Amino acid sequence: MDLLSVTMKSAGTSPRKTGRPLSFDREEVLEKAMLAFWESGYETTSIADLTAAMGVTAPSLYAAFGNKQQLFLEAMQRYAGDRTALEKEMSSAPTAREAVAEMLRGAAMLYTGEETPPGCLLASAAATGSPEAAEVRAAVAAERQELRDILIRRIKVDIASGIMPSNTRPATLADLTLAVAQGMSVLARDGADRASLLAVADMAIAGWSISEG
Amino acid sequence: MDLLSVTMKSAGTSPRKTGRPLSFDREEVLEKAMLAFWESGYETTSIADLTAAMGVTAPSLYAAFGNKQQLFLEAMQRYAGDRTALEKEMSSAPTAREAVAEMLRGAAMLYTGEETPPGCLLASAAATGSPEAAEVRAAVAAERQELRDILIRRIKVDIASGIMPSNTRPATLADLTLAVAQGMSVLARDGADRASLLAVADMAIAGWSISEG
DNA sequence: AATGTTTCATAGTGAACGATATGAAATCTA
DNA sequence: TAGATTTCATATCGTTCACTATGAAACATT
Repeated sequence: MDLLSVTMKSAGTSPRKTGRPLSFDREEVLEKAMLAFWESGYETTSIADLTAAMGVTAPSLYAAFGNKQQLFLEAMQRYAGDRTALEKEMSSAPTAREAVAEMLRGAAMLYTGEETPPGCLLASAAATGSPEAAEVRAAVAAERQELRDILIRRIKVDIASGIMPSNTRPATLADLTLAVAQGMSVLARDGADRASLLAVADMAIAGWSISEG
Repeated sequence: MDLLSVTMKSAGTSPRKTGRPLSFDREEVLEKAMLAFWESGYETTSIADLTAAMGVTAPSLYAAFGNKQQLFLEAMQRYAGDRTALEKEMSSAPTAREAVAEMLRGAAMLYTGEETPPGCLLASAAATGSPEAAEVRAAVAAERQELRDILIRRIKVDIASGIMPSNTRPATLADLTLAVAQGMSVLARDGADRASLLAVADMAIAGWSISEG
């Protein structure tokens, strides 16, 4: 039970050679934990809720994921996905406007999925909370900042290439995009359907018309 | 301690004639409770947190406000303010666009007040939570819906008077406005300053240009 | 089959949760 | 001043919280 073995275990790359085998698929139960946090939030989802949703006892949960905070951080990373992949996707879009349009439409789809809770985990799971959970909120905020940085970089490319006017403010445009996305999560939580959210996304993008030729 | 006396007490309109007087100002401690919920959320603010913030013991809190849920609902109404006043204010604006502009700029100011927590209580205090707090989330959602309805009515006025084009979709425009406002709360929580939020509000309004002559 | 290693399910830890019972203290009425 | 009424501060109530000690069970190795 030293630090090294724990590190190796959490890395998930060392298949054990001896001992009783795991009775559950780690990725599978992590997915269920993610859905539970997505539905009910970080602090407001109890260990009892998690064990029930994951189909795993508390000792198994702690052995596999450390503690509640680490489990959430892993679940969030699973939700957020690969950021480099997103950046490449946005780079391949013909314009920043098209990239943002795809992002907002994708958000509308994600927030109204029939197999997942409504809204965005990054927007709702740690919107607020006690001082004890400040680290978790900071981690969620860092994810949002990464998305903001990606947006800013993509917009700057279009400004440099002359597609967007030189007086465009990349940070403000990225902030507005992020605000619309996170706000759409609130609408979804309030029961907005997919068509409504897609309409909001399209209307938000329509506002960009003035920024281009 | 029958239902009638409780009702009269919570109404706050019947000055008691006998008994030991209250040692605190009810509106004053309610304000402090509102700030605590605003800062840390509904479920994630404990009774101990509230009594510390309000400077009132737990028995006094329960005697004055009933229970935690009722205290929050009162605090939320204090936050949300008078809706009819808001509607009159929006009606007096020359156009729906100006009314929305004022609303978003006001949100930018409110979410970055130096004497209040960052962001919007309606957006962050009950973004998610346990099934036990479903009633509270529904009450917060109802407040948002009222705001949405007011926006829709104001937009319809401008469509009827020909200020806005007849193919404008009031619900979508109201949804987008609400999304921007609630999303701005996330930005504020992440540390965005007042100038940044005002810039976002102005840019969101700039998108309306295409909807008018 | 014997041993070593890891996970299993059971049952529990102390602490914090929302909410109260209790009796003294402070006011008004008479 | 005596009695009625209400709020006060203290000390809890039972429950749920995140987390874990313990020993049996299930594998690989020898």
